[in-house]
Amino acid sequence: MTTWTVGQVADLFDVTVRTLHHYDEIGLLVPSERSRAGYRLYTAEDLTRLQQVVVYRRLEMPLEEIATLLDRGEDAADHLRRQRATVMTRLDELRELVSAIDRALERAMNDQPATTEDLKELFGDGFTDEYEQEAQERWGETDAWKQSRSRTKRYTKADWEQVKQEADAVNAAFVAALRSGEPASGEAAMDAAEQHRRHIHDRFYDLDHTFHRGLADMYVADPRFTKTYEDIAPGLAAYVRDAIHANADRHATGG
Amino acid sequence: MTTWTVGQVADLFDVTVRTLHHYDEIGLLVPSERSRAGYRLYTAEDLTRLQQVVVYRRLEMPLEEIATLLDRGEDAADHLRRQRATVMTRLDELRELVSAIDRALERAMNDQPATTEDLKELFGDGFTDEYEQEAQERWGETDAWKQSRSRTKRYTKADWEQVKQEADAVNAAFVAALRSGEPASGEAAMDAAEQHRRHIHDRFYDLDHTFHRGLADMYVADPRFTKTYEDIAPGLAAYVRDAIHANADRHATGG
DNA sequence: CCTGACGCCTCACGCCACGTGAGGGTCAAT
DNA sequence: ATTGACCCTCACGTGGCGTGAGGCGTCAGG
Repeated sequence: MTTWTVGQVADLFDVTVRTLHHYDEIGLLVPSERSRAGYRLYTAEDLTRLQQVVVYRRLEMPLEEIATLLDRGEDAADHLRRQRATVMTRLDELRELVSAIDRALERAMNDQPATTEDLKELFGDGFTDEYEQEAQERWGETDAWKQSRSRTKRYTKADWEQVKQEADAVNAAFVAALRSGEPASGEAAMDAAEQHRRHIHDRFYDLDHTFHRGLADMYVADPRFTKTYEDIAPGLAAYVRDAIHANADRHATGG
Repeated sequence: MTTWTVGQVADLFDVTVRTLHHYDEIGLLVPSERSRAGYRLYTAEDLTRLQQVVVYRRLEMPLEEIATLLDRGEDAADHLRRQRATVMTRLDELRELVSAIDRALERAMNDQPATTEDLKELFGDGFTDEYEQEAQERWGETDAWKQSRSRTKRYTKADWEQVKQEADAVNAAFVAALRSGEPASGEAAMDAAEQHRRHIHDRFYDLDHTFHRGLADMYVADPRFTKTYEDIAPGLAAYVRDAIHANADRHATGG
């Protein structure tokens, strides 16, 4: 009994006979032998290959990709290491999902109008809430901050989503300008800067070009804000700052 | 202003427009509004529903099932709790997969003739797991079976070799007794039977003399088990059964 | 030797959850 | 008025099998 039939293999590996037929059809796992009657006969080698296939499949890898991987002349240990790494990333993702669900649950319990907490989810962990406290300390006394608070307090989840949309669009404009190779003093960059100013002006607090310069400088001075932009594209923080200054210059001299 | 178009929703939730179309088609998520031009317009309520759908989908739940769940008048918290539970189970499965891969890796490292030994580890030794599925059906509910499973799951290649050696020794003792012409009720045969019981007791599941009798009867009642012993020596199956009964008698009456 | 029962075979169509155009309208900005 | 980014509705394609239909192989029981 050094070979196995489809049914036996199916039972052993908890797959269906049809699945084995399919793997045979597409050449992913062709049994090394056939009986006179045409029965598929799987050898021990076939089974170890199937073992790899099954694990890769559980990681939702397409069959074709599995085939190329398995036919690449690596040994079992190589595959196992790769599989392990993949499972670990999947684990991380699921853990992240759990904590996201937990946050959502917490929110649902308090049943608050769900402004700040929803933000976290939408904007990713960072920006608004994470630095809200420090922002409070820094600018709590300023009119701009008070104005921003009083406005955003009324924002619904829906509004925030709109805000994020706009913010993303602004960032996209900056990135496009940067990628095009155009200098920060170019038209597109300055336009993006103006979009940026208007976005903040409309959504948070009155923002003129002078104060905008201050913001711009902070984007490179404060490593956390810098990171926000650098994560989008390397060099973006400085580019944004320069674009904002150029835009402010344009509005000061030209108009 | 508090509604979103397909593209916006798609970006926010990281799904494709086609997916939203599909959800609309099958009635899973029908946008509450349409513009004059026929554009789908999603409200905040629609988005919260989509949020649930997206999470359920990441748990690989069929859309139809998601639909019935969402239309069952439960609130968001109920869904979140269910989702959390599902993710936790998934996490457990993946953790189990990791340790399985680790064991396979360990095995692959200290293994030269990988194939045959791999199978042993995968399917257990010889007859036991060759008929694993039927064993599962027969005894899947019994404590003994569960215990055996949970113990053997952790066995390494080295452990299995040890187990096999012990089993061989037991069989050899039976064969020696049989060949010597001694009856199954003789000392040597009964000792072999006791060895047999202890082997199973230590390696697989708690086994007393009463249950041991049941096993013995099965060895002759079930042709496949019979065959395992008959292949070693003709008449061995019946001999083993009688020896086990004699041994059980000895322990019951004699102390 | 015949008869089921069961497992194996090969088509071949079905299903889910979309992907991917085709062909054409909408809308804000230049 | 034109452009270009979106939007619409068909409608067929795809991956990974599920699910019969129709038929052969094998083996235990009568």
